[in-house]
Amino acid sequence: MSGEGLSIKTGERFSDALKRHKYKGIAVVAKFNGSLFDLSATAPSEGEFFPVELNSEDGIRILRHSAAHLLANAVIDIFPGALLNAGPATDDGFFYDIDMPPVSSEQLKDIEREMHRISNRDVPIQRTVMTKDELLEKFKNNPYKIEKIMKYVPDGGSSSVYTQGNFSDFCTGPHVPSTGYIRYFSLTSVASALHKKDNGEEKQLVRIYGTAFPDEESLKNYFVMKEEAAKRDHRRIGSEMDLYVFDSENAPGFPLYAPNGALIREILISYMRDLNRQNGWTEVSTPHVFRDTMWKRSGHYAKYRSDMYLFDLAGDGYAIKPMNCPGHILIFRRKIYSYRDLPVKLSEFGTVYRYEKSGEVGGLTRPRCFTIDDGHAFLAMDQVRTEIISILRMFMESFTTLFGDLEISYELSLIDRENPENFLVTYVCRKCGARFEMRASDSELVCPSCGSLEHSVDLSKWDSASDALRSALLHLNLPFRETPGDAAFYGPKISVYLKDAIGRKWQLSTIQLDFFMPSNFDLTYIDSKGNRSPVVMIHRAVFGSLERIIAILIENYSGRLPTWIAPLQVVIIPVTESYLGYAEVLKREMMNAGIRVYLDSSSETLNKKLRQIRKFRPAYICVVGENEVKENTISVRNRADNISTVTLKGFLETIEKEIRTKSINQLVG
RNA sequence: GCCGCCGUAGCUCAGCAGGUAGAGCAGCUGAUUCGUAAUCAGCAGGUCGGGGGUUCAAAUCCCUCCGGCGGCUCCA
Repeated sequence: MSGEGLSIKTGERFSDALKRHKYKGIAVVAKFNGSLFDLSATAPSEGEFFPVELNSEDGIRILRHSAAHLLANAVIDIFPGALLNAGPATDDGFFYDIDMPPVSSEQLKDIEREMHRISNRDVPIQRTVMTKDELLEKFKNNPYKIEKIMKYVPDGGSSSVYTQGNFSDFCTGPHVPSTGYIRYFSLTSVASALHKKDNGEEKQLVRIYGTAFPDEESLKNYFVMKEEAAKRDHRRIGSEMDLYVFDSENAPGFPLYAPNGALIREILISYMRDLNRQNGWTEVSTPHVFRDTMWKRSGHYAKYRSDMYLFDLAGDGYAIKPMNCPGHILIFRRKIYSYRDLPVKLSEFGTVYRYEKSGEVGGLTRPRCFTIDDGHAFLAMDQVRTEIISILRMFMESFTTLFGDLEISYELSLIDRENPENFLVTYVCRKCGARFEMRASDSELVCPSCGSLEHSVDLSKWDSASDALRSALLHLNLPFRETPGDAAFYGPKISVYLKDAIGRKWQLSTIQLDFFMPSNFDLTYIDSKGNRSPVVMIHRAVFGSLERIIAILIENYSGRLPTWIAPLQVVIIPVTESYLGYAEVLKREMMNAGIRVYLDSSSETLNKKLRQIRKFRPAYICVVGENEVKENTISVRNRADNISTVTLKGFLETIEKEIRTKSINQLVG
């Protein structure tokens, strides 16, 4: 949409109005009174409309949606029996879910060829309005469309069908005027997707992904960007920097940290340990294995048994821990706490093991074992808000330190008040007034004291907890959106998202409120009136897992980590071996200053030594030769490849400051 | 677990209408002593992911298992 509105008369076609105004751009649809209309549509009243350009946000979405139709058209041409489900535009392209036999990559090329053929013929795309009955008749052979028509079109109402040549689809549109508008597209992959029918049944469909752009240049750029993202892949960079290995034969899904990677973990742990201490978190240590009795009580056994590493020994069942919280609970309940002692805040860098299914494991973002910077606060409900504020501050501080000014956003996940049966809520018996907590979806709601089936729901606990979380976010003025129904079954939660240097969104840590575990383990404290009161638990992780935060760091910085985190802070390269003596003096001085330094004493050429060290992404490379020896200086090259000449003293002072302040920027160069 | 693609030297990859393996980088040895991304030469390195089958003959074709990648589902 550009410039000023164009006038249109009642009943005039938008395309005709464009001609009348001698419109020069490439419009795909028209915006009239805030709604989008096909260009072939007529204006319902007199007024002004704005042409929506192909090359605009709305335009690209419409283009991609039309490309999804083009895809469906091509599939039906080649596989007449295929049943279409849904084909929306996505953030970077489109897909269509289709009930058909599996598609090979060869067939994908055939489909793409057919799409180009239809595009070249420039087939007009036409909208037809049909009544619900007509729609049901037209799509009677496609149960997926029938399902949608029944769901979205009211009885006696009508909706639209879009037709291009031999192909029609039930769709509200709008669409580009003809298939010729869709020229720069590509099918990118085939996947399977599950379709949940209304009766709960699941059906596996073929999902074909593609993307489309207004011009060839943008399409090319898209693939260049994809390659850029692939170059940042932490698996690739991590192996170049010698951080970790994945031995898929002997340890599938279990990352093994080499010295450089272990160093990064060490640095992050020590940073978080300080932050924990400053915020009143004490550190505990719990074992990796517990008797299965505990997992049965915690509820993990029932729900996650198939994802746990279990074993039997001498007739007893054991499980390797998939979570740290039960261990912390056992520590908490070793004694009786007074309200004066709360909150009790236990933290641990706890490594957990979860058997992720074969198709789910991958890199550091989804390993089968990972270390959480875990923490559990045990407190009274009226302390929740203050504690959440403190934890949110820890988030902000740590992410600013690690990533600088990247955009962080928050999500508040709440109970679905209309459908509380999937959540752990308090019920009040209408007969005897007894209160009991349970999840209605797990079993029948029977009052445990009188056996009555009459009860009412009490959401006050959920409400005060949700209010505390919301109020903490508001207090800190943090941007957040609320998602009712997304809460964990045992309590509401806050999730944190980070947008990285190339615009990708990562989910980081979560803060979860938990009413379930405290009641399962009967955790109480003595309140000011001397009564036993139930404890509320907060589960929190700031980094989430070390694995994940390391992956994000590497992908965000493309491996060129801030100096305080870089495993290799300085590499010294003598121009030739004759300057090794001077280089060794420098190395010793730097080592004494606590800097992680490596001296390349090989007899290779300077160029070769530079080339070889590059993949390790050192923070600084110091080259020394005749000039430096003579002047008693160092030639320093930083991560951005800027070269400057400094004295050893000046270099040490600056880099020490850079490391001490955990600067994400380099101060030399 | 499901769909698609893939698995050849430490790494990146070639070889695949079937005739029991090849390159570059890395490694080692030697020469070169060099000013900010490719100095030269030589050497060594692989039961072609595992198992089974077809065949006179399998890295190549078929089956199966194990892994990896992209999605789906899941992610306490």
